Amino acid sequence: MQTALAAAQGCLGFAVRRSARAMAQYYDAALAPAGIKGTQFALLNAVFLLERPGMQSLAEALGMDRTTLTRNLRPLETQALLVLQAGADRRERHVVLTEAGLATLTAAQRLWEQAHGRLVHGLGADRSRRLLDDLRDLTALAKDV
Amino acid sequence: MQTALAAAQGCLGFAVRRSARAMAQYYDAALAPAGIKGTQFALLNAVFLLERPGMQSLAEALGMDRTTLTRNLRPLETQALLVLQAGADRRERHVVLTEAGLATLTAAQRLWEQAHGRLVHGLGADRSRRLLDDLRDLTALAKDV
DNA sequence: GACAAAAGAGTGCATATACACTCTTAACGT
DNA sequence: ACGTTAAGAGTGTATATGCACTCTTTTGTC
Repeated sequence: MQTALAAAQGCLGFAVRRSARAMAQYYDAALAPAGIKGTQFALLNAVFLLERPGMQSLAEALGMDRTTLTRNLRPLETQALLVLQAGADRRERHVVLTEAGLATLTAAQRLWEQAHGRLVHGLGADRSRRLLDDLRDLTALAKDV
Repeated sequence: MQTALAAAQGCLGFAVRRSARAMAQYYDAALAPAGIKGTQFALLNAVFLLERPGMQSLAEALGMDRTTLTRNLRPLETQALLVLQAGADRRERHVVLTEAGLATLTAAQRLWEQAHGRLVHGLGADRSRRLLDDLRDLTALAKDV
């Protein structure tokens, strides 16, 4: 199998990124009935859990660049799933879910659970947990060095 | 730590993608002296190993969409690190490294080894191998279902 | 209180990603 | 040989990603 190319050399970066492409397609397909993509689901979910977060803290929670977040919010704003509100400090912008956003999130959560379940079932619960741990440490390592 | 948000729910897709962002930044920085990015290194490396591959087989080897590959080749073509040649079958396009491309690849390989070594050292050799295995299976799972 | 420094956030540019669609050329069936 | 089908690859559009730079507002210093 040619797919083993760079993976044959054991490049963690390549392996993770290739897997990320597969994950994106997998979750995008699973969440399509809700009208959002995988990254957008993670975004809505974070906004819901953090309750009116600022851009900076939201970006950090998601582990993505602040400027990437700004642009990723755009299509969700267009769909009216969330709105940006100015804070008391007028430099700040807070992200708030709309009712439509909450409804979409709720629908997406059910779809996510099914999709997630299939992966965990296929990989095994222990191995899934272990993989999450390994990825967390790898990510931390890459940011340290 | 807020970073645990969606990861707290153990979403494999989110964890892999967040890790991919970190890997991209890590390897991009490490390879900067060679003038290329992480994805471009993987691409050059694959072209080198496959020897004059067609678009289809190269895309499959890298686990990325055929149309993504077309565009990812563009900046490397501009830098004259590779060229596209028509095949005997004139529908086909073969990718070939230039001398400059080979030189860049060689330089990048040394930088990659150092960067890779730091990650493997930090994570441990056994755990690194295990992580690669887990990612391979996860990727296969996502493509199956 | 005025001015410099710092914090919060957006833009310009470039790459990465892939689906739907189109174009060109080869293979095939009669 | 001709027309249909299939194969190989590129484009249009949209999202994802982040660095360098800029803009606005607040904080801090005197």
